Amino acid sequence: MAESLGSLKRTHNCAQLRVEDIEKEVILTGWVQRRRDHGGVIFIDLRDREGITQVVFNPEENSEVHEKAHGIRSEYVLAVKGQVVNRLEGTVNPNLPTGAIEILVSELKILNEAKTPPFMIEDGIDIAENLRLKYRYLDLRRPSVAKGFVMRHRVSTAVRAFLNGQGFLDLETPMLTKSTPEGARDYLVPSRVNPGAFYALPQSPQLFKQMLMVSGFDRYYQIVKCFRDEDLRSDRQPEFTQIDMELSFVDREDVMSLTEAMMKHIFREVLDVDFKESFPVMTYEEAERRFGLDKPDIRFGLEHIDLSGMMKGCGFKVFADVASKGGLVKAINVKGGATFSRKDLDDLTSYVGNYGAKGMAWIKVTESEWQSPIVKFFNDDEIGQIAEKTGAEVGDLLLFGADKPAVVNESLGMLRNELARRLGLVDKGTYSFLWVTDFPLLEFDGQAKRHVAIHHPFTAPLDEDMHLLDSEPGKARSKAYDLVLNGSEIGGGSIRIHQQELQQKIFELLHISEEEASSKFGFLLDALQYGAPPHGGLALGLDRIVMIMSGADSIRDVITFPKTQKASCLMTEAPSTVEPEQLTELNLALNLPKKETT
RNA sequence: GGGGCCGUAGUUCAGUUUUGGUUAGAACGCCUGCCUGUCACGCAGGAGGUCGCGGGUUCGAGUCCCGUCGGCCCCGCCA
Repeated sequence: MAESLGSLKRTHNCAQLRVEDIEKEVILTGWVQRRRDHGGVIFIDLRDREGITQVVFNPEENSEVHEKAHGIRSEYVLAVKGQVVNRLEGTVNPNLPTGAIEILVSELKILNEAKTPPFMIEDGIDIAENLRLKYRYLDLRRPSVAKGFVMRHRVSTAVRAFLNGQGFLDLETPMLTKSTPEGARDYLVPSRVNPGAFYALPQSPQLFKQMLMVSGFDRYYQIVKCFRDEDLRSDRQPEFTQIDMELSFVDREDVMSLTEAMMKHIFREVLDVDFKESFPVMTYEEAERRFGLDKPDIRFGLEHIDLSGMMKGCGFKVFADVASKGGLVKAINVKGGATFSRKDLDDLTSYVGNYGAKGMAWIKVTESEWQSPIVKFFNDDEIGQIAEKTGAEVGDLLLFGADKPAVVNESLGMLRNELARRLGLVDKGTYSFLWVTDFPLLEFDGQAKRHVAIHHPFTAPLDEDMHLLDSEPGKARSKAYDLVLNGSEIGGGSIRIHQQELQQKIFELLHISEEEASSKFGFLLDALQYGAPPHGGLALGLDRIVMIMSGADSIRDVITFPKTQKASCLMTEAPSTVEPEQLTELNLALNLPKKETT
């Protein structure tokens, strides 16, 4: 039977005691990691959040307590009182920080018993993820899992310390808010008091933080949950946490340098990593041209080489056609890649197929020849140009993409990352930040047949591109900036529009009617007329940052109770159906699709 | 919505293809007993299976076929 704690208040945690503490009377509490019962003496490894200490039950010292200890099993919860003693010579455990001492127990309380857990509570074992998630509270007891959450705490602590020191106010914004047309799908919450009306959970506190700038709070931050009802990925959960910031009277260099200082502070505090240099800054155009992606991993080379110019009118019709019709022909020179097998090349071809590439041409540069299915189409002059532009040398592998620019850039951009993984070009534990700036303001949505905002509709255009809004809005660039870490987008922001006329003009360009703008964003347009200061800000993905810093493969590893790919929680079994009365009260009726019967 | 991988003792897996066939194995864990210096304790013994679920083919299905549920990775979606 479980006992109450009584007077056994712990004096130390399970990672604390050392040789200096010998002869002290201490009380430890924790879980039973392992029991080694020798019939006579019994050893128990007692575990808490901090570590493990060996406790000993010796029948010659205390037979009553020793007898009681026979019933102890894995994961029982104990409080033990005893003396810190030196371990006998030759029995010191060098693998344990507390391995030089042990606790000779004089009093034992079994605070709780435990069923045999569905998996062993220890590191270095393989457990199916669905089992881990169902018993997440047990999974979180494993030291390597818990480690990520300790780091997460240290990151958010460092963020708060830094921003508090810079004069930021931590202000909360509503979780029950208004559904907005642009952006991701909203999570909706029905209003009981207002039949037929719904709140939306915030995709981010974007408009509220802008309102706070109009209010004159000047510098705001919040570590806040955001919600997006879109499909999940290993780095995407439906609810996630942003470090959300907004500042008044700033331009983008101010926001970027402050963010940079904060990231450096975090890495110094948490990982003891110092960044001496400023983070590199690259325009969107340069990122796409050199790496094919707007979030390039710049820890390795394999840069894209644009061959579109020389391919116009070349002997290989596929390339010539693409090049002359405004498409892109790009190559990557994989140094030493001539050793790739036919299967490697097939794998890579199907890999780029994921991103819309219809094929992938290749040339192996060997001692004797250019080995390739396409080399026969080129004349000597063309081969010479390819060699010169790509810097091809014996032993290299040239990979080609030719298609619409978007397809070539994305497929070769992702291919570049995949090649780096295969070739082992990146070490875990290296960190490389990059700012990407000068994004296009708008993007044409072929389906909706209108322009949509790349960042969001409140992003200011570059001053020098303002004149393009009337003539060629698609060419206007914005005051938006993204922060990239190791090829992952970890944050982004912009200088906002603080003038009502410009905001209205952007809504017009986005084909958001006056009525819609006024019904969805009326409060913003109003506020901009009451002395809105110039302002801008940024939001960072806390989960992604901690994931990268802790070396985790998935964002789930740094979220205490994450959801599966079908957005369900295996522990609570959310989401679930509700009682009909609850629906009635909300004036809701279900309209489920009928199951196909065949 | 689409593509791929996976589902067998509590857990991790083998067995499934190429050959459908008696009683589905291993390791760890668990239980019982023994054991006074272990730390992955040791020794002896034992229990434990809806082969994800449903249907079909067959004399016979873990194995073949169809459907379905669930987990993971990716595309679409999402900044």
